[in-house]
Amino acid sequence: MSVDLQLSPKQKRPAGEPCCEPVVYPDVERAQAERMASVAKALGDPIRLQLIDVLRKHAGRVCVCELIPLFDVRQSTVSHHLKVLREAGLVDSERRGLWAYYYVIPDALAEFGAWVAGGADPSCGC
Amino acid sequence: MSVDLQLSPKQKRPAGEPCCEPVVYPDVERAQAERMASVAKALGDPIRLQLIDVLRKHAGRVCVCELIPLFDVRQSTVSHHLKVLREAGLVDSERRGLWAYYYVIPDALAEFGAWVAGGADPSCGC
DNA sequence: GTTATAGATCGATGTCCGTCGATCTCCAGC
DNA sequence: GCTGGAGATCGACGGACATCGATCTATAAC
Repeated sequence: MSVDLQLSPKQKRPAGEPCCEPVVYPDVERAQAERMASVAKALGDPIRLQLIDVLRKHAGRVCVCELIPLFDVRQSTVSHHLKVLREAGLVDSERRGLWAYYYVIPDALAEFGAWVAGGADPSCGC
Repeated sequence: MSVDLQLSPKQKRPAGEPCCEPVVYPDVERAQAERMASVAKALGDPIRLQLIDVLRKHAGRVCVCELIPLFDVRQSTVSHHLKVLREAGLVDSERRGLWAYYYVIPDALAEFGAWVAGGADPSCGC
């Protein structure tokens, strides 16, 4: 695309001044950015991403014993990843006898998903 | 929700057999999971997430000198984060004279965004 | 009580990541 | 040529992370 560079700094300017005015700024507040970044970080591991993928495909709960053989890591590693997802607020678990069942928390990805899908701001005249 | 647990392991089973059949599996292939996880990892830092947010709000290119004062880190750190985003395939840059301009690569978030927005699979009878 | 099993937790280890200051490269102006 | 600035790169440092084996807890069956 060959859009004009409204955001170009001035090529000529007095020495000592910043190269340009701060005309851009993040729309997302710092707290919101940290919240969404923590969600993204939780999804930033292939095993955790696939765990979420499996759990989302099942409205019911999934037994941990089903999840472990899906990956080439030890049980303690899967348990660790599930804990990370739980602490990120993406999943929760329930115990029934010997077994533990995990499920995704509805709308836990809502804010982050809306931001990712947001794309370019059509109201921005740039 | 109180959906039945079709995925429960058998409570009675012969010793030595696995607790349950592998009836669940990730829909996303490993390569796709690693691809999307690398995108998520790139977004897993508040500064990088806000960088993407700023760049997406502007269809044109944004001068690096505008991005640096937005954050409380040094220039080299911002440059490092921009490099991470570039290597993740989310942004690209163009040099004009002394200044460098960054812009988001269109549809770079498409696959990941579609997965995040996908939610529960309605075709799954669980 | 004893034994066996599911799963969480702990401790150690090696690797990766975020940040910094310093340096390097490239370009513009003189 | 020389000088100065924008931004990329490098090396170092500290903290975080992924993985493992071992252990612990809780339940179920005997």
